[in-house]
Amino acid sequence: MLEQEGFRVHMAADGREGYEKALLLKPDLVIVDLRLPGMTGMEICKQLRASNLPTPILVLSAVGDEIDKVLLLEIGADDYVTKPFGSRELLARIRALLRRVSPEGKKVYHFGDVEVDVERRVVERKGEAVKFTPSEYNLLMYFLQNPDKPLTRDMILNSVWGYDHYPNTRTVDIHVVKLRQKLEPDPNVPRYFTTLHGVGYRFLP
Amino acid sequence: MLEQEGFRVHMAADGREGYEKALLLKPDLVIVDLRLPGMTGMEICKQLRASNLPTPILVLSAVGDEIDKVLLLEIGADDYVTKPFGSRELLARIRALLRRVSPEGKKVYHFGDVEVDVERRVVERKGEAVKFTPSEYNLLMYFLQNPDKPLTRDMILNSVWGYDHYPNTRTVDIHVVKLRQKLEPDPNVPRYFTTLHGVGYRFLP
DNA sequence: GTTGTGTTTACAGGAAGTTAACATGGACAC
DNA sequence: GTGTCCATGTTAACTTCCTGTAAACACAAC
Repeated sequence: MLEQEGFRVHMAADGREGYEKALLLKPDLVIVDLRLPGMTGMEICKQLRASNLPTPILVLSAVGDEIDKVLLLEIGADDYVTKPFGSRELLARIRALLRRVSPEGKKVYHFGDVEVDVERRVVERKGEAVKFTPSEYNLLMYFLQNPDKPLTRDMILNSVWGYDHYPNTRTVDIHVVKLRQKLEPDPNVPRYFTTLHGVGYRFLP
Repeated sequence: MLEQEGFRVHMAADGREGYEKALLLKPDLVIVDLRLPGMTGMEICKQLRASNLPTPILVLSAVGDEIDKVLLLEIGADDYVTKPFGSRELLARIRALLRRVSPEGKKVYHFGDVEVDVERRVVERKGEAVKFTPSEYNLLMYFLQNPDKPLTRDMILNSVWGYDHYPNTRTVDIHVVKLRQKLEPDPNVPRYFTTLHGVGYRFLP
């Protein structure tokens, strides 16, 4: 569900692995279940804080759990959700946490006749909505966040497709083509998503 | 493989030699295998950190190794890769580490009516952007980084074209000509990219 | 199965890099 | 001064590599 929404998600099968991954990947947010094999959610919180990780932590708890919510927050968690919960609620909490931590100054991008509303995940061209698949949208976001900078295919792959995912570099090309088809005034003469021959691509707002 | 990618690589046959070389050469990145003759990867990490070397360290571990990844990270390693891994993955990790550590300081060069913005990879003359191919741009960077120094064709070939790549030395000439055409007030009377007859070239800002 | 999405493959066209050939001009000896 | 030699400048052809595009394939969700 989170990936559908454009988040990059890493998962861990137990508490110990989760703790390691959190330290290593330094994600924007950690979601922890209270009941875990290997290490309880509580312990993870404590340890992550002890390791000086500033990442916000969202705790999931089952309805039967007898938990001291205050203790949880004191220990380093930033929010908790009690099962059962809907995906909409979880999403809202996640967005709220992320917003609280990094106030995300810009929520709407503009260039040419295109408008991108990050919060609503909507791209409009001349006022009309344009559909974007998850990877197209992620690629677009990466360009928007790095205007003017030359971006090599490797940088794009790392940031958009992720650390551990390794498709062919030509995959980037094809998605750039798709962005151009959807957003360029003349897709054959790119104005915003330009090619740097021998280097990569560059977004010029 | 790394040399192919433009990195300069030093190797060591055992842990002790690697430790000494790392201290001596102060490289941008250290790659250590966990199982080493002479000194284990763990010990190297610890010692390098104890010696106040800020260099990022990437650890390679065999799949069978029972390693405490957290301990590894706490001891001073910055990332680890478990064998078997592909060269693309290794490369990506290396690039990510280098990027994380040195955020690429803002650098802008000036000379005459020319301005070079390294981060944006943009060269402007009288405020107008001038296009540069990869090798032209690399050559320009090399001149910018070595002002006033006489540079022989061999030095230029080594640094710009790379260690193991040896095209005709005349290739340098032609690229110098192109720089002049694009950046000199009068390309026939070089002012910035001057010829040292019998020696090579020199950049005078 | 069908649909939508993502990835890989194949190939054409074009950009960039290299080489060769010739022209030019400086260094040096006389 | 003058002539020769050799280094450098210049042009154009050649080669190599990169990118855009279409189409096939893989895969998951429905």
